[in-house]
Amino acid sequence: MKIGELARRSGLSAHTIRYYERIGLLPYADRDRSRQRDYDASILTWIDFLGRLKTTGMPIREMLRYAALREEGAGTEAERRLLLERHREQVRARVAELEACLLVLDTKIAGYADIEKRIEDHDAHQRTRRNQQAGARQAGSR
Amino acid sequence: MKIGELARRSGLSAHTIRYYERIGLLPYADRDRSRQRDYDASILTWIDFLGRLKTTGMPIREMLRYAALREEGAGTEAERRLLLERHREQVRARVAELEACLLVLDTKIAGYADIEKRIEDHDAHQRTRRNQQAGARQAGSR
DNA sequence: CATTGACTTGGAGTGCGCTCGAACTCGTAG
DNA sequence: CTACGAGTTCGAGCGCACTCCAAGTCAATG
Repeated sequence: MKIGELARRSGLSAHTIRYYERIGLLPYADRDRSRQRDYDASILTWIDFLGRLKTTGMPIREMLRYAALREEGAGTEAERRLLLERHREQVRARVAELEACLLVLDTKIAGYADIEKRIEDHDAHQRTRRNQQAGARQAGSR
Repeated sequence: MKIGELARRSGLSAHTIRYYERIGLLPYADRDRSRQRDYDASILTWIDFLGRLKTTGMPIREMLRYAALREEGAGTEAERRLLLERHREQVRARVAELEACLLVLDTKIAGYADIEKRIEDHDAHQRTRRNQQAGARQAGSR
């Protein structure tokens, strides 16, 4: 698979794939006879996992640490696990934080809904009064 | 309250407070006779809410829109509410996304735990074999 | 009256994560 | 043979959200 296809299938741009290789997030890719990168489908699994780390806010610095341990291979499992466990805690904390903010947002939105309702009620009241006055005029004119 | 105290109480740096005022996130602060900013405690509520928006990933661009509507005052409630409702949806989506990633992390971590357990078992087995061999040698030497 | 420390402004610099452009090389189709 | 499309490298540029610096002002204190 060449870089264009990998780009389409991974959702990253070719630019980004080269950038990730440059900084070491993606392993140096094998080249074909004309020095073009030639990827194995298995890279997609790794890119997908990197995407999870990114989505959950892991900085590239730390992804690099993980990628380096992975390149080192067997014997680094305990450290990789520790890294992920720590990250998981941060993600959990982030979720809790977002949920707290959601409550604040709910309250704020409810506040605006109240204001809008009061304005509607006020307008309806105004209309009622005008109608009553119009009715009174009609009644008087009879 | 001067900028230093506000910085301490809000958790923002004085630099950031000035920056926020410059870009319009914070209203232009009244100055005392020596042109120093003099804040009312009520600004803390606003800064706190801005913090919530920031924490939930709202870009400054959009906070500025909200801040501008707020400055405009009455009559902009419906639009402010809409803005917050849309943002709330994005935050909810983000929480869902993070939770999906947490499941992936859990799986990955469990995978490493398995590998480590297998290694331990293997080591324990090795030790047992060595002990058995040692026992056999002892028995044979009798 | 000199020093200190907290403030002022305008503008430059930083770190992150890409993103893009220029100039070039290939392999294939017409 | 040439034109194309997709790839290559290297380095510059960008958007975001700060963060910091230099040079100056001011009020209070020793």
